[in-house]
Formats: sequence, structure tokens, C-alpha cells
Amino acid sequence: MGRTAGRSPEETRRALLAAAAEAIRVRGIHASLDEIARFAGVSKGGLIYHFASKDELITALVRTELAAFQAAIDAELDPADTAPGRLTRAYIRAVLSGTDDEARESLALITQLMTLPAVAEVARADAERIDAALAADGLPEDVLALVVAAADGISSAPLWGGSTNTPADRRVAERLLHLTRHPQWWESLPWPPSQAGS
Amino acid sequence: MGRTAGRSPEETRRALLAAAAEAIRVRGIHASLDEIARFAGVSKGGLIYHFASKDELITALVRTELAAFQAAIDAELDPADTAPGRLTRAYIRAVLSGTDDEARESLALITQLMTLPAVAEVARADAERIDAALAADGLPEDVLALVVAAADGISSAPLWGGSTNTPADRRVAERLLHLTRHPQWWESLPWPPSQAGS
DNA sequence: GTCTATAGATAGATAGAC
DNA sequence: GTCTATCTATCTATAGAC
Repeated sequence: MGRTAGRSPEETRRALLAAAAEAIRVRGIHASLDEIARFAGVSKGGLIYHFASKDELITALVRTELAAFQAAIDAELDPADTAPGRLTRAYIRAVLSGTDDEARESLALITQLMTLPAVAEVARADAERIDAALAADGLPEDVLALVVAAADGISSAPLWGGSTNTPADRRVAERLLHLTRHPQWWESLPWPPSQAGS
Repeated sequence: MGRTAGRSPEETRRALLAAAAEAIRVRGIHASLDEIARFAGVSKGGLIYHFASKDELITALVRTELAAFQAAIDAELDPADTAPGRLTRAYIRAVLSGTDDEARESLALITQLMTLPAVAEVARADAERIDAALAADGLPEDVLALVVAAADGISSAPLWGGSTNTPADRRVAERLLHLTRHPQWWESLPWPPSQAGS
């Protein structure tokens, strides 16, 4: 009964969101409100006071995660870098930053959340926004497509049970960064004009 | 009551597995047995006759999906191609084959199934097996890492709500295939020996 | 602001009829 | 070989005490 000693409503909300993220990572999207609430140190009734429904809790969690990813990109933007591809470089660094465990946890959470159609739609719109920004970053279309695909591929390895941030990954990432500085090099790849097969 | 007209046990099993795949794609890993059974045209009791528990159904479904992916790689192996990187080329083609919708559906199912720890472990072992085979495919390590990462990245786009098999994707894929034929080209990328930044 | 108690819905699984 | 009926467990959400 009574308030948990000296915790503001905002702190309680944050604790509930963190608990929801953790519970959903571990137990899946159907982690119960009871479980989440207990994890945050409040009762189920207490959770419902802050988030009127499970849907409202999930929606708030998604907004938090998408904002965190955008913040990670912003944090990697180098003010001294004004050359074409600066956003793409920040994207590569943001996608590949963090430890292997962090990447795995983040991906586990996202895949769980994407289960819900409403969440998938919000995420799609956000991805489209980022893609549009990258497309306006000044790199040739094909180089951008390769670099972003490779970065996404490295970061999605935990999906299939693999690791990120292996030495091989870091070598690839550095070459990708280098490639954004010298895009004409990729376009100089000798290309058989009209030939089937590879 | 009695049997559904002229369907063999094997056909019923296949129908149940297909129904489970569809239901889990659409409704998530917590799709009910009742729903899956109805989708396959049998009762929940009928399903339980063929698969003693939900766990047994899911396990069989995972084995089916992993076998289908391996079969897709095998189908893309070119008997006339005996050069180093032949398996990697088959992998690229297998990962990027199929329609955009098929890729999206397959990924949606896999991410749902990976929710379960037992499934994740089986998938991890399978991914490790494929990685080992690719590592023995005769390509330089760094080229293999780039090519596989890019292919995985393209195919994982639906995860974030994007599309696969866009014209840009196909152009990248063709250059990746070409790269496996001329790996020394990637390694010739001018490389600043010891320099921070990109 | 957080709690208890409980309603109402739905899940997986069993038993046994046909 | 497939079905109906039912048990038990667990979930979200509400009502209202403190």
C-alpha cells in the first residue's frame, strides 16, 4: 500500500517500459502484465494506472525504441564530416555500435514487437523516413544500396543465432566506411555488358 | 464424424503443417491449436491425434522450414560451375529467389518461430553448419563476409517493413555474384594502412 | 498513486464416444 | 482416425478499497 519510496511518476513509467522490454525479450510478446509489473516493482494494478492497456504500453515502448535508434544515428554524426555520405557513415556506425549482446537483445525485442500489425506499420513508416534521408545523402544509388545492405546484414546475424561485431564484421564495416568515401571505386567494377550467369 | 473424405494421414499432416505456418505468420506464435486445426479442416482433437502437443507441431514445422531452405540452396547449385565460390553463388541466389511476398512470409514465420528457445538453438546449429560450408567454399574470408552480409541484408529488409527484389536489390545481387568470380578485385581496394576515421 | 479481488475470455490438453 | 465435451490454468481488464 502507499507509494514506493520516493519514485516519481516519470521514473515509474521508465521502469515499467524497461521492464516491458526485458520481459518481452525473454518471454515473448505475450509476456503478461503481471510479470512486467512485478519486474518494475509495482503491482499489475499499478501498471494499469500508468498504461491503460497492454496496447498502450507496447505503443509507448515502440516509440521509445525508434527514438533511441534515431538518437544513435544522430550521436554518430560527425560534425567535422561534411562530405557526401556523412549520414550513411553515421548509419553504419550506429547499426554496428554496441556490444554483441546489446545487438542481440535489441533485435530480439524488435522482432517480438513487429509481431503486432500496428507496430509493424509504425516501424515501416520510420524505416521509410530513414531510407529517404539516406537516399538524399549524396552517394550513388548502387553504392548506397550495397553499403546499407551489408550493414543491415551484419547487424541481423543474431536473428539466425550468429554473432555481430566479430573481427571479420569489423573489417567489413571499415571497408564499407571507406567505400562511402570513394564510391567511384565500386562503380569502376569491371562489368560484362550483356552476359548471363554471374 | 469419421474420416474426412479420402485424405491420407500424410496429407493431413502436411495440411496441418501448412495451416500452422499460415496461422503463425498471421497471428503470431500464440496462434491457437483450435485455429490451426480449423484452417486445416480438422478439429482440435484431430490435430492432437497427429501432433501430441503444440511443441511437437512447432518442432516438426521448424524441421520442415530448415530443410526447405537447404533444398533451395541445393536447387541453385549449378553443376557446370566448379569454380571457387560456387556454393556462395548458390546461397546468394537462394536467399534472393522467390517473390517479395514469399520472402516476407518466410521471414515472418521464422521470426515467430525463433521466439522459442528450443527453436532458436536448432536454427543456430543449422546456421553454423551453413557458415562452415561457406567458409570452405574457396573465397577469401573478407570477400565472403561482405557478400554474405549484403545478401542477408537485402533479404532481411522485410523485417523492417521494406521490400526485397527491388531493381536496386537485383543490381546489387548481380554485382555480388560477379564479385565472387573476381574476389581479388575487392581485395585490391586501396586501403590506408593506419589511419583513423573512414 | 498503488493495491486486492475478481470477472470474463481463452488457452492447451485429456477422456472417451463414434 | 476424428470428434465432442470438459478440466485446469492463465490472461487482460475492471471495480473499488486504502
